[in-house]
Amino acid sequence: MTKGEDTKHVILEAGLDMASQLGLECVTIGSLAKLAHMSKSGLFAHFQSKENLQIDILSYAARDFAENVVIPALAIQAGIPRIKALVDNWIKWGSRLSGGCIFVSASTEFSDRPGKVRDYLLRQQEEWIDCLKRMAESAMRVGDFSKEIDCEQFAFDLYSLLLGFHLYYKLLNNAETKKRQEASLERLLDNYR
Amino acid sequence: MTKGEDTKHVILEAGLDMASQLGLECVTIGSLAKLAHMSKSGLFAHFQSKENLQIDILSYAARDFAENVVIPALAIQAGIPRIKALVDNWIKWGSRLSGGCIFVSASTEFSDRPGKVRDYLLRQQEEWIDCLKRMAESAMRVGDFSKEIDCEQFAFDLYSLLLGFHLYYKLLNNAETKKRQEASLERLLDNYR
DNA sequence: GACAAATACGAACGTTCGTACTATTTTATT
DNA sequence: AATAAAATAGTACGAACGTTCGTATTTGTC
Repeated sequence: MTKGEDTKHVILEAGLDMASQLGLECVTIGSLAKLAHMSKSGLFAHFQSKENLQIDILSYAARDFAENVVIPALAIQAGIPRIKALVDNWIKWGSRLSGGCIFVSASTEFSDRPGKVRDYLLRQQEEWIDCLKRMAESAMRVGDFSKEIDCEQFAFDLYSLLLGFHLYYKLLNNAETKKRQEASLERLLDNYR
Repeated sequence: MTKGEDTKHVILEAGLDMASQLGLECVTIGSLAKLAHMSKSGLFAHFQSKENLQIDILSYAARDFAENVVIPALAIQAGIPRIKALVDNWIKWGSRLSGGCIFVSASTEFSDRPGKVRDYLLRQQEEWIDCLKRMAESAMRVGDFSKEIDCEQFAFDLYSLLLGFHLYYKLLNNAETKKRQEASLERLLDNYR
């Protein structure tokens, strides 16, 4: 790893945390530079534009997300155990950052702001929903889910549940959130059995 | 209605739409003034600070929300019909704005930004969740819901569903979103019967 | 129609934004 | 150790930010 790649890694790690907390737009070149103990121009040289910085933060997050959420879940046996692992990993991953899952906040922030960032987010979210769908398909294959279910619908239901968790946890800071999420997941899984 | 109240109304209506689309922070004094065909300073005089403007937009939205979402639903007979009406009103209300329900976007935006705006949002969201809870309680009372259910849990489940709808609708622009939401609501109501 | 109060405006403040340049230092290669 | 390349810093820019101020215009009341 060259020096450049090394500092870029430091910048992106700090930027990811900052973005998850305050939103991607608030990750200002100046404030991020201060956080990384660099000059504005020194940091800027790594990205050439703020838009690139935003996308780099997102793809850095996506790599980390795949590594710590999706791939470990795929190592668990298909079906309900895998789905539960995925949900647990998702929640743990969000807790690692100060502001929860960055894709949720960023999606809200950029849903009405056309550009490369929005396009990237859209693709990422479609992939994620497809991942949830495949979880249902494999659960169906191993017999944990009924053969009659709609896997796309399951993806919608499960993602909704995660979004509910995200809001309760972040804004309301509700102590019972984890319990609510677990109860809701049990009910969801029962319905698709 | 005095002249001042009149223009303030125009400003807030424009500001609400802008905020729902781009987020509260992007409602800039200058850009909003341009939209309202006013000078920056003329607009500013109505609010004395950007923070006040943001809160005024939110309370303007809250009044509109109560008037067009909650109160009409309360006119429908308690139980499942009322819940369905509430959901329909919520979706319609969000569609009226260019960016969907402003409380969802604003909650994500401000969940990690301490201040008066966050405090206001927190109170508003607690009220809303309490409203959902009371919907379940009255449904229980009239016999549409089982006596054994957890009404707080129902509020979590229903709000999650709305959040799922919000994201699918805004970012993914998914054509089947309405269908997904309906199927999910049916399943939810069945579970609490 | 006079007059005070309410409302709106234009210009300017200091600050921060993203970005563009040039110069300097640090790193890697020979 | 010399040298080219890579990385960082320094400085400057125009634009936009929220806010303040003094002044003009409009409004409602007598």
